[in-house]
Amino acid sequence: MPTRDRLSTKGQRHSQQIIDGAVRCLARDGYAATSIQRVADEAGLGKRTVLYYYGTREELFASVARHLGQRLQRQFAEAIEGLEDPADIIAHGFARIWNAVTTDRGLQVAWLGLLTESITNPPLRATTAEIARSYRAMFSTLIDDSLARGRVLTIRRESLEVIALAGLQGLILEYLENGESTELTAAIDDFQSWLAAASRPRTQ
Amino acid sequence: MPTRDRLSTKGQRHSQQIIDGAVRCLARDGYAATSIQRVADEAGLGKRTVLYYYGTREELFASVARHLGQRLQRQFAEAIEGLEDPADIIAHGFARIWNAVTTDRGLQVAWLGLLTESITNPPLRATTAEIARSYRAMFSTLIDDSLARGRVLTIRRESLEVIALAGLQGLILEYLENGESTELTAAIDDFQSWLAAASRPRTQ
Amino acid sequence: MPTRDRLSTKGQRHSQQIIDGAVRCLARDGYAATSIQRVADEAGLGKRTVLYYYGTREELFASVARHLGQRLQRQFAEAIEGLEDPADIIAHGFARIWNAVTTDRGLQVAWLGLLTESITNPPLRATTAEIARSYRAMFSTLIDDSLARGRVLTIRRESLEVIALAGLQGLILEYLENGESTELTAAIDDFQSWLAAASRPRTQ
Amino acid sequence: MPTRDRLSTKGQRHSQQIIDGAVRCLARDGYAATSIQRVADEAGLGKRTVLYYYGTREELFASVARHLGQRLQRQFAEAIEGLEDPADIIAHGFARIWNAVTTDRGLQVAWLGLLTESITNPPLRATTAEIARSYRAMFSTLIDDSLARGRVLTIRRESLEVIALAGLQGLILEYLENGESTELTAAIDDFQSWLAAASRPRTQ
DNA sequence: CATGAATGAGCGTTCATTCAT
DNA sequence: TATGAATGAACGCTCATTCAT
Repeated sequence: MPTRDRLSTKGQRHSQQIIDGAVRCLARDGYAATSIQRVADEAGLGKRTVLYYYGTREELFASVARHLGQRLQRQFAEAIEGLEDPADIIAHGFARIWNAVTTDRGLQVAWLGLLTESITNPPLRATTAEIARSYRAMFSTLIDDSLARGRVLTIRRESLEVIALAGLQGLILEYLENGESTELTAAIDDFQSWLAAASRPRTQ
Repeated sequence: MPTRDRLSTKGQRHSQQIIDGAVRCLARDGYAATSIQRVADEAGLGKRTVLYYYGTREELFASVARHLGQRLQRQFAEAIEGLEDPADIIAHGFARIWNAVTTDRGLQVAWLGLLTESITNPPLRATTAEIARSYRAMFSTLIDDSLARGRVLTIRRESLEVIALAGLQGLILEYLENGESTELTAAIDDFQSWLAAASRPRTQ
Repeated sequence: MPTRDRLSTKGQRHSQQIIDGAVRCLARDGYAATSIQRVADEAGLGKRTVLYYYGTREELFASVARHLGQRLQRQFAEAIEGLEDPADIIAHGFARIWNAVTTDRGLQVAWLGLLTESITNPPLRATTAEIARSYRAMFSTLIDDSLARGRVLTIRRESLEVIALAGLQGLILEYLENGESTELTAAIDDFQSWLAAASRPRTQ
Repeated sequence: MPTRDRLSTKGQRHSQQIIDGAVRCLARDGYAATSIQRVADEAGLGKRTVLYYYGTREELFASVARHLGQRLQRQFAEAIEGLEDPADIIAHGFARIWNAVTTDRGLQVAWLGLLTESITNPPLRATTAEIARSYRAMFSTLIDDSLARGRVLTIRRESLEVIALAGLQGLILEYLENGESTELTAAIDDFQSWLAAASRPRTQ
């Protein structure tokens, strides 16, 4: 297997095509139906070439998970970028993140596919766990920022982190199942409000 | 394929063994790795026998989904049984449901496997969607009860339904990924409190 | 297996439905794709019922062959019925038989399917051979009639029988492959003429 | 699937072994009983290897049909090779072709199996139709030669082509069913004579 | 007389992977 | 470095058939 640090220009292009093809397959067909052959077809390459770059099916999916994690995290970071005022973060952070979620449904489908698989697939779990931690870290940083800028929490900090993340996941699941609906939009709005109410400005 | 309405005693036992075997496989191996052969092995029957009762892999999973849906629903119903006082429902309903969730992790893993697969698998989606509706109905009934017994909502009703369900799903996902933790327990507690705060007694 | 000599009214209807269904399957799908299941579906009966009446797949096809043989033979007999004058038999016999052939293409397809299969399938061969003999007998009787009414053959009798039969089969094959065409019609016409020229009235 | 244009030496040998095995199976067992497994066994290779070279059962049979068509055509071409004098062609052409037919009965059985199957199997039909056209072209060329060398037809040209081909097929069918017999030999002889009488030298 | 219950064997196909260059 | 050649194992499914009533 190539080191992937030192790849020729063509090598870089190929390995990227493969990851993109795999994400499209996961989004369209789900984890179970995403075979190396289909990924190869989707990427316009030979099956053997896919294996050349990623060694085994397992390693391929681990790479896809890492890639997807980074991509989603970057998306989220961009979503909340520019929100400096803690009141803004509080008032709009979650809604902005939600906005990022709905810009590319396929990415969420692919990610959920890998996440669900990872529950019964320990090697993959190692990779997704790492990514999940970084998500949590994102929320944690947001809270740190708020605290640093003079707000105080009205509920336990750990609960806030867990609920914010679980709420996001649960709402994404609802979104993936039933699509966008007025109810869902209302729910996002009210959930955002509830998160906002979890902290208040420090009274002198 | 047998009608399954009129089955001999042995037939009923066999078809039940198969469903149970399939649930165990889904819980242990995940959807992708749950083949008819493995289900048959787990049930202690021949592969051909599984097909005899359920026709195709797809129909088998649809049956498993239906079975699982009923089982979980019954579990939830038992969990909140006996809660008559709206204040009790409000104060303990979610926590009791959560209790039911954690009594059999395998059931949740199997269900999530089917639910995730159904996103990219329209025929299966038809079945899971029906079940998801019945879950929602359960929460809806709970809210109706509260309203009938003199409470008023402080947030939009649809939002409450969606958030309660999404929150539950999200927390289950967190539970399946990372297991029980003090943080999670705390989060359940605080989420229950928030749901409780979503209604208040009517002030004459 | 039922004796089939003594069948209840329903039994007679069923066994007939099965034969008809099998002929339709053979005509539509060919021998290889005609399974007991498909025959049963086509007949609107259970697979088990088909086996009840005919015991095995092999016996079913033997029965179908016998039925088909009789049906085709009757068709041919009707086609040449009323031709009493040897000159008429000679001048129109083959053309009339051809007419019968093209009234139901499906019957010919089914028959060719069984005939071809019988070449590599000895048990079935026994049945088709018997039928083929009766075909030959039909031509033979026609020739006998002509001779009895005062005509003499210009080629060897056995050759005439063989060529007439082989010509019919070959032209049917051509018909099944390419359908009716002006060329084929012309060929039938000219072949009929040649057969007519194979005998002449006895002089003085 | 390999392109089969550029195959290694071993690849060429393998793909040939497979075709030969398939022809033997068709000749011995018929189309319906010729499974990939049996072809593989007959060729002394693994089932998977057969699929590697030909992709699907259908493509395998299409390849076999093409191969068989070429082989039979070559055989016929060799049979009539050296017949330059139109009188010779006329007097011996059909008999020589018949000679070629009887040198390898298996080839004829295999071909009839595919031909019959193709009637109810459109994809295969495409292939066999093409081959049938080339057979017809062979007869057509023979007639052209005769005409060019100063003979005139006594029956319609299209009829001649159709009858010659249909007669050949019908006689082959008779041969495959009942084997060689004195009657059949006589019939060939007389049919040859009739074909010869279908043309005569141009009278100045 | 007629049919549900049940099954072992085999089907064509796809799987991830190794070999060889 | 990159890819054709090749394969054993397993897939979901259909086959004809027997058991039992």
